[in-house]
Amino acid sequence: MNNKKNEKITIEELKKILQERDYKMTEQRREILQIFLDQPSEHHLSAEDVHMILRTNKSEIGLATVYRSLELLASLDILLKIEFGDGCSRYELNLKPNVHRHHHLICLKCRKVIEFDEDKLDELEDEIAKKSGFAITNHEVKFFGFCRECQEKYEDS
Amino acid sequence: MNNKKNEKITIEELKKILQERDYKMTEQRREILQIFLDQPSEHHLSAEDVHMILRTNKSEIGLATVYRSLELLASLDILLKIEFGDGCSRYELNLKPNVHRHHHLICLKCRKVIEFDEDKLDELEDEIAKKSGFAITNHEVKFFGFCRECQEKYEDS
DNA sequence: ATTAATGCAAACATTTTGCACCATC
DNA sequence: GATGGTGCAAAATGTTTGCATTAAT
Repeated sequence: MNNKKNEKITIEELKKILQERDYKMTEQRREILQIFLDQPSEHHLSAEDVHMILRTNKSEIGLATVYRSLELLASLDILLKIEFGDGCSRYELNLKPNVHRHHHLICLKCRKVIEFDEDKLDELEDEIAKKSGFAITNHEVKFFGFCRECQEKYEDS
Repeated sequence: MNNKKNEKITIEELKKILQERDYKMTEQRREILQIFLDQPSEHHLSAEDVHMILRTNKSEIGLATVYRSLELLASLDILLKIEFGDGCSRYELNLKPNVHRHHHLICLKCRKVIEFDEDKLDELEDEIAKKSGFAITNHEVKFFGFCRECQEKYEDS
């Protein structure tokens, strides 16, 4: 596979992935996927976010359909489901389905989320797998703190 | 997993922590704290779990009070709030409030959660803090996979 | 034509809140 | 006695589901 760095997957390729598993590429799924393709990758959209974007796009897709689509796309590893502790599940495009490197830096004040790519956990993962007998398939790392802007706000007050 | 008995914090000490911040040590908070003191540290209790344990202890504390207490205790760093993606927040005693080392290994089949103490993330944390300007206060690492038992079940089928 | 997907509303689960009463300091 | 804290029920949230209708293959 010639996987260039930031080459985005196309709707046609996504359609193929769906059909391989006997799912249909519907207009609704197409529109939802297009939203993720159009977003900067560091955006993490909730079902409600997606629904709102659809509405501003004059699209009348039901919220239940949004939930069902997001869950399906996550089960196919097209989207990644993430929890940031803000009360709802969020999703982002899974750009590198074969590599599990996925870090987030979450500001505890303004809830901003920043992504990171570095990964130094393979060694730790191996160690833990050996000790526990687990077959580890993925890991998730979150750093919590206060972003530069919120630190400044604290200093002012 | 090894359940080493660290010197556990006492109710008296917890009372002091509450009073330092002008919170009262009520009978309800005492009972809820006692549950966490009595649990092996690798148990992660939801509000519903705590409420059920109270009921079996013939205690009639309202569920809203349980929620309010857990949130308060987490805000005081007495408890840690964790999300495992099972639809509810879970809490555990924060044994080492000054050290943020907190790993979980989650079985994607049976939802078993195992704890780990090792930490190799300080270096990565420093690096990320420098690059991002964040003041990092904590981090959270989760490994997902299949535990030994569930792997065996897969092999059988 | 078959089968899955959608839309809607209703159900559900978890958590939060308003308010009168009660307990702790 | 003042100030929080509790209990209850009601509401708010986020998500799922049943079912008739619609659309993709």
